[in-house]
Amino acid sequence: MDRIDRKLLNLLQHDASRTNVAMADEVGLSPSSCLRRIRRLRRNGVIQRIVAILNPAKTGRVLKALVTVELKLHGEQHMRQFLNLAIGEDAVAQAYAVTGGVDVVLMLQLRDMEEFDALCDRLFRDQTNVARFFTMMVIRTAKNETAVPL
Amino acid sequence: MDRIDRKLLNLLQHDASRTNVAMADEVGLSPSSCLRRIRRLRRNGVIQRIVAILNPAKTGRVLKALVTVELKLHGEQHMRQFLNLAIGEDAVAQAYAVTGGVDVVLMLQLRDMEEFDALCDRLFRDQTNVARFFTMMVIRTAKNETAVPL
DNA sequence: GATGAATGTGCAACAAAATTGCATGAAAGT
DNA sequence: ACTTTCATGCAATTTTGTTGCACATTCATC
Repeated sequence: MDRIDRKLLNLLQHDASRTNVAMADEVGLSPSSCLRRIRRLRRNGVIQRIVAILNPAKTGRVLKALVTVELKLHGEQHMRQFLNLAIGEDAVAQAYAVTGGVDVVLMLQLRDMEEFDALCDRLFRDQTNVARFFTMMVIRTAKNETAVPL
Repeated sequence: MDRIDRKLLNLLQHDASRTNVAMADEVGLSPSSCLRRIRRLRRNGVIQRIVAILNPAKTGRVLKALVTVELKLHGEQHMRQFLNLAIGEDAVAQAYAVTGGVDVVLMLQLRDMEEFDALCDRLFRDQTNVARFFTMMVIRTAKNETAVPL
């Protein structure tokens, strides 16, 4: 992982649609060397995958919400059970087990409040293991970065 | 945005590294038609960009933390000022202005606790506009999905 | 310092993919 | 029924990805 690798990773993190020859040009390498480096970074698992980032608003997911969840029973199996329930939901974009006053934090991407209502029903209903949940609707997304600083 | 477009978007959301001919094959289209559809989805802004997703652990960012922040002054300019301060930090991966008991939620990706300490100094110090902040360290990431359900 | 293994590099040739122009065919509106 | 619009497939062309090979560089061992 030298300077050139980092440069390649930074380029790929922000725009992986450019061609190999263009990238080789930018880092001052021949296309073949450049390609071999990228393949190695992929084999090593540094590059997990190449994906398209869609505009959520253009696909109807206009609402975001952060929800903190406090469980009734805190055993490992109960935690896992709730997380499995949560990650099975399409609207749950991120799910974390955390330290602090709560047990779980969820990031939701919703079409409308009706979907939120239905989701609360499925995840936070009386029969589930949820003692309390607290919702923070996202007013503004100031930053949402997929790139990792190197 | 018909069935084929959605199929293409789903393929691209999970693996944008496959070739155009492979994708054309999967959706049952000729390569040229497939390419034109993808270009249109990009022009329309449905596809925002193509990026490489790196493994944060392999780049030394092993700690994640969620921080809720309560401001002292709640005016729009104060909010914007704090958000601008936050998004300037490399360790801040996500930053949201939210409703609920707090004003801002940050998602941090940290190398170690020392970096967290230094970051708190810069963002939550006495001279800043922060009344209170509450940290939840991430124990487990159960889900972290870049794809939007269609 | 010399030697040898290991690794990375550029070049050239080849294979494969992206891209474009064009003609055909379907759908929509007049 | 007619025109317009739009998407599609085909074929030709350009561009890119890929591989084998010889050479240079680094590093460790003698």
